[in-house]
Amino acid sequence: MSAPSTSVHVDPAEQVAPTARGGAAQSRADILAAAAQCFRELGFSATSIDDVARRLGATKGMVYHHFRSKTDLFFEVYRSAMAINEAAIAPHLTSSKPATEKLAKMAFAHARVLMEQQAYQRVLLQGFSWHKQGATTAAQRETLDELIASSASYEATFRQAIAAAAKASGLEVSDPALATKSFLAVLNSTVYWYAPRGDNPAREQAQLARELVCFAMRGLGCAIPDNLVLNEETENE
Amino acid sequence: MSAPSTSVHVDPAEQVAPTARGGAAQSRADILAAAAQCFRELGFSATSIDDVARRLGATKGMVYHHFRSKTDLFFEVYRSAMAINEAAIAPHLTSSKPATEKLAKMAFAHARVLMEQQAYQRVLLQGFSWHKQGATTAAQRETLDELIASSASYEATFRQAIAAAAKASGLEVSDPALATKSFLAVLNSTVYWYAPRGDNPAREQAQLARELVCFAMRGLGCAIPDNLVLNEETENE
DNA sequence: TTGACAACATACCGAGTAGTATGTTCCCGT
DNA sequence: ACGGGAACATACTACTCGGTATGTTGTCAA
Repeated sequence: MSAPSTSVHVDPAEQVAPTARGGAAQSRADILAAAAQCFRELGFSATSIDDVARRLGATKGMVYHHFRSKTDLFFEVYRSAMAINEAAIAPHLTSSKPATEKLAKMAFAHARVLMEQQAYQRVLLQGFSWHKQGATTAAQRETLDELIASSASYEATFRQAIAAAAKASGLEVSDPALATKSFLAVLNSTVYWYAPRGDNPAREQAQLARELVCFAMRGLGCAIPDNLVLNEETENE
Repeated sequence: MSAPSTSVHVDPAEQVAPTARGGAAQSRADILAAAAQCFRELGFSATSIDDVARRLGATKGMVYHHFRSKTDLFFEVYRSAMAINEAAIAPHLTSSKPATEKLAKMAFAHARVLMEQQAYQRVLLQGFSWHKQGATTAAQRETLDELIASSASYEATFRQAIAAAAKASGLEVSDPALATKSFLAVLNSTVYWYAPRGDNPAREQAQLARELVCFAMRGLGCAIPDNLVLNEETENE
């Protein structure tokens, strides 16, 4: 909405029809996915544009045709990751359920999408680590600030939900910001060790997510009932 | 104990007396500290040996005089970080206090040392992220495996303490490994955001650590009494 | 048909960097 | 006092990688 990202494409809903030669016609989304994988496995500075291109069976020129610079590509991946997360918890924000249940469902959705889209999530961590250290140009610095702000806003959403749940449970948390960070730390922890194992990753992830949510909610002081349904999407009641 | 680290030094207790010219005579420990700082701020691949040397007011030759390679330096920092952590919780391992109190004190010590030695702790995360991706040579791969194993052992120590505490509290955790990871995730979360602010960092860190421990213990299901003393070193009773 | 343009691939440049080879200074044992 | 080695600094090499400039090909509108 704000920054004209890279190319001349105006309408992002446009499907980027595979018109080009050879039937290849990689879209921006493909590049983003490949870049996210590379960034996850190697980190930002260790990934070369050639790495990303190689993963797509293409060359450097193709990547630079879609993205100004490596940093720009990174930022765009970051933006995608944030969009994914926000979309995951969005349906629960308007829920009229009790505050505790609402928070639990948000947390569950967050934990699930983290496992599903692990590559993107790692980029968030790297971007955050990057923040203290200076980005090269002023424009990049500005963009990074904006991205960090969106992360902060995401966290604030959880902080409010946590405050509401705590109030509903009749307990006061001494430091809401700290509680939020601890809460999210539990949910985010899977990025460091989780890898799908069984033949039913979705079920496995849901199981894991549930346990993490239980831990995190207990940590806050508001335990959730064992029979609370977290799995399914919000049925608009 | 196993790998002959780098130079001919046999006795690590030897103080590396500043004998050399100019009165500079940087010791290995100084290099490790500088490297840890660089790795934290820039990440492994973005830090150059020149960066590390510059931070010490020295040159690249000096670093390579003490360490074979950049990777070796990284491994040594990792090893130091593990030693720091193990030393922090060691006094509590032999404690004869109740299991819950013992765990809480271990957790508190862990959380504190994490804030004190933040630079070293970040290296642990990077090393772990590195594990899936292949290290270059076979020897390096072996060393990395060994380091990861020591991390796993450290985690296992906590897992046992958690199991003991849970048993003492009469509750069974469904997945001890997962509980441990969540538990440590809370304590480790500070590396992402903590920076000393006030004029009394030690007090500030102790306060933060206490809250994190409370959160983590509640998450397990064993809350600790508010008046439990965590601050001081174990007085050998 | 044709030219303009999108969508790449290829070739290249310059900057930075891991690692090495070699020079230089000091100290210390003999 | 002297030779050897520890503890560096300096100079250099081989290589990678971000970015650009340019070539090539398919497509589509006029």
